Amino acid sequence: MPSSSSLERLRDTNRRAVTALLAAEGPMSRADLGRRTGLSRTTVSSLVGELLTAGHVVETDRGRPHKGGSGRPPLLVALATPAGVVAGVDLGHRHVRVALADRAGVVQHEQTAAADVDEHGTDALDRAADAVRGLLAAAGIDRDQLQAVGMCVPAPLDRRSSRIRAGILPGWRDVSPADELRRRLDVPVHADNDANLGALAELTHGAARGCGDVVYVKVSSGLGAGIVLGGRLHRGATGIAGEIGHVQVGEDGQVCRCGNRGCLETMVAAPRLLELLQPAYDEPLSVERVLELAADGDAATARVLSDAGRSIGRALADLANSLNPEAIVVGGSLGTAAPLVTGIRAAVDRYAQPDTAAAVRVVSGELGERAEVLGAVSLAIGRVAAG
Amino acid sequence: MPSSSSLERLRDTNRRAVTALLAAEGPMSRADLGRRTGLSRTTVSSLVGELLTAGHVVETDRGRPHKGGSGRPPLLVALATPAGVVAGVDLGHRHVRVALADRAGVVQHEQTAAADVDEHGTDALDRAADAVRGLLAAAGIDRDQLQAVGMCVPAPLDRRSSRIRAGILPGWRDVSPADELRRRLDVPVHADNDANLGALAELTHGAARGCGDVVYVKVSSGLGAGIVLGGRLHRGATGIAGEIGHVQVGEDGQVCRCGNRGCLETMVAAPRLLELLQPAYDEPLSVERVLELAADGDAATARVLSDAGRSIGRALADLANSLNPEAIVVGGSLGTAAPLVTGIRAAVDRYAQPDTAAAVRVVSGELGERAEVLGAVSLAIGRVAAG
DNA sequence: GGTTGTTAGTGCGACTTCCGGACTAATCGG
DNA sequence: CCGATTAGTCCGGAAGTCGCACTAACAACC
Repeated sequence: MPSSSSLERLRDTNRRAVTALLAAEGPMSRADLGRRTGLSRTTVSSLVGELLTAGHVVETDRGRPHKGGSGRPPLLVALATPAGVVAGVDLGHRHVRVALADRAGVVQHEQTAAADVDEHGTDALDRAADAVRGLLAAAGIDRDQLQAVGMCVPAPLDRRSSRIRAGILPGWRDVSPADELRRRLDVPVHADNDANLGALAELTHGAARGCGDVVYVKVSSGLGAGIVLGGRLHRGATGIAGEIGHVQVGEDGQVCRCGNRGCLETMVAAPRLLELLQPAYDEPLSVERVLELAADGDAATARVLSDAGRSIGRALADLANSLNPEAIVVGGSLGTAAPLVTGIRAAVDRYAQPDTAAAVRVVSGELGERAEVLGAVSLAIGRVAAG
Repeated sequence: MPSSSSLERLRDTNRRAVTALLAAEGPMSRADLGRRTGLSRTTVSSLVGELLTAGHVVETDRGRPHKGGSGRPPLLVALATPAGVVAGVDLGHRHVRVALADRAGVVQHEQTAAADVDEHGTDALDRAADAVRGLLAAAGIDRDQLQAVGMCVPAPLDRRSSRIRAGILPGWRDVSPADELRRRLDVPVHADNDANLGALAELTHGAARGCGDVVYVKVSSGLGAGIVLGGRLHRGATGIAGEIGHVQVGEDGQVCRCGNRGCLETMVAAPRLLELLQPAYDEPLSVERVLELAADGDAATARVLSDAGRSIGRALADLANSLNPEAIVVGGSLGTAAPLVTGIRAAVDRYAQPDTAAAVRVVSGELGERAEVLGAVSLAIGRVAAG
């Protein structure tokens, strides 16, 4: 009895090819599977038979009677929605958002709560764990159906230690958020930062669908970028790529939480913009109110957002010159503000090489404040699928 | 008779595994090949047999009698150096350098000639074709032994049209250098720009061996970067990634050949540095002389080079923040100037995030002015190997 | 309604590939 | 000179794939 046969590996490869194709393109007939994989109908039939008895695929009713005109209608075979669910957890600076999704990535339940995430790391993780358990209970899903959790943290993670870099979030020093949450929920937990997961979400579900090289920039209480190259997230040698917020744009600017002075983030992130606008208004401003004002065409708001966009766009122009991306997707709470995006576009056109500027789309993200939690779900699904 | 069987592909895969292992680790016994690939000795024997009759591998004499102590001595099998040669062509702004290498990448013959490449594109290509033919003749190698040519051009190439972007090199408007040289030599010609090929050379033979994420910056008459991510050159959506020289560092600086003002390139590339230094010296300065002065510890030279390094380093710090690379390799004619590299290191430490700065090595390239032509050779070999 | 044409899915025999075990080859130590 | 050890080869069996032939299910057309 051959043990680790290469032939078995071949069979396995072909099985994977079939399931991958079904995952990528949805239900399909055996004949189509054969054509697209290059395998013979016989082989596909045999593979599908195995997958069928193993319960990995199901035969849906014969879709449409035929394709071209005549002929026997195919029996469509579809990927069986795997049992179990995954959770996405988005730890923002001031909120905890949790989503429950089936393994096809369709979000079934979602919930947001306010929390002081920055200050009390372990408290926030307690809340997140409670929220996941609560959502499971509310949905009537047994706890052991939970297969994996993806988590979004508002700070860069070291690739090796998976810890948050000391210093940037005081309440998180030397904490590994993934390990902590894993301890609380007893399932695999995978963590990444907000910009990376926002990029992942826009790449799989949003404005960057189908793109290969994309820069996602998140503009909210901080400023960060998620960089997608060749269709995959670029995390860098130690996992801290994308720190676009700490480009220094003035020698003697405000002191930043990173320790430097004059970081871009101190000049364009939400707190600074509110600070700039507040004196001109009687009412207390919030990010939501600013977005309303911008939508109504308020001149001061437009000016401030546009200026911020230009500053960000200048940094993105340099990055675009280096990376030559297809698209820049603007996310975060301010990502939908038109003057901001217009400002970025203008600065990219002004400062990037003409050919580079011409090649790059600049668009708002399509997923809004749900981007991070959807990215966390995608992360969890990706890791479950990878085994 | 089965035609395009998956089994044949499996066989092929295993064949490749064997040759790849031999390429990576040198001569080896069949038994070792089996252990390292996970295939059985029987299968390896059969594969080696095929490769032997096909001439892709050779049996070297039995290396050392045995390994541990006793036992039959193995027959070492080694990759046969494939027949044929490849050429690398480096078109610089003022020179044409040509190298001939065997298919293992060992350069056998090399030659440099002065030429006004910028002004007369087709003339330079004529010269390059002549040089390749001349080298072949001098080495007594038949013309049809030439399998492919890699070419380095001193300007970005559009990925689709493979043409040089109009404007930056006046004598090259709408010319596809690869097509032109292919016409002259009647072999496949692959072209890329100088920074990309320098990066490729340092990656395969030089200071960046074994690295995954590297930024190679070329400092000579211009300023450009070759970006390696995940061990592969990143060319961007339209193939013009790496344009680090046209980061704008001053609103009202000199007018640049790209049409903007204040590009980094106008402030740190060789012509500007010579211009800055010349007034302080009686002799006419050249890049070579400046390197001598720097090596001798001349204060003014060190200052100018160090300042240039700081300017470049500042731009690289921003890029490093975004990409989090393992290494920055400084190449080009000025890449070996110690004050320049020190200046870059200082600016990276100053302007990049501390963790990013700590993760990145900043080193001179090891290949000097031969980097581009070696990269061109690597490009040619890579394309021949890929079929 | 029957016939023809087209496409889908499934057995069957043949071919390819791989593996394990048996066998031969070559060398070392005693 | 003989066991011990490792390398390489030969052979039979198992796994996997393919082409071909055959049945199944439909449409279109007479």
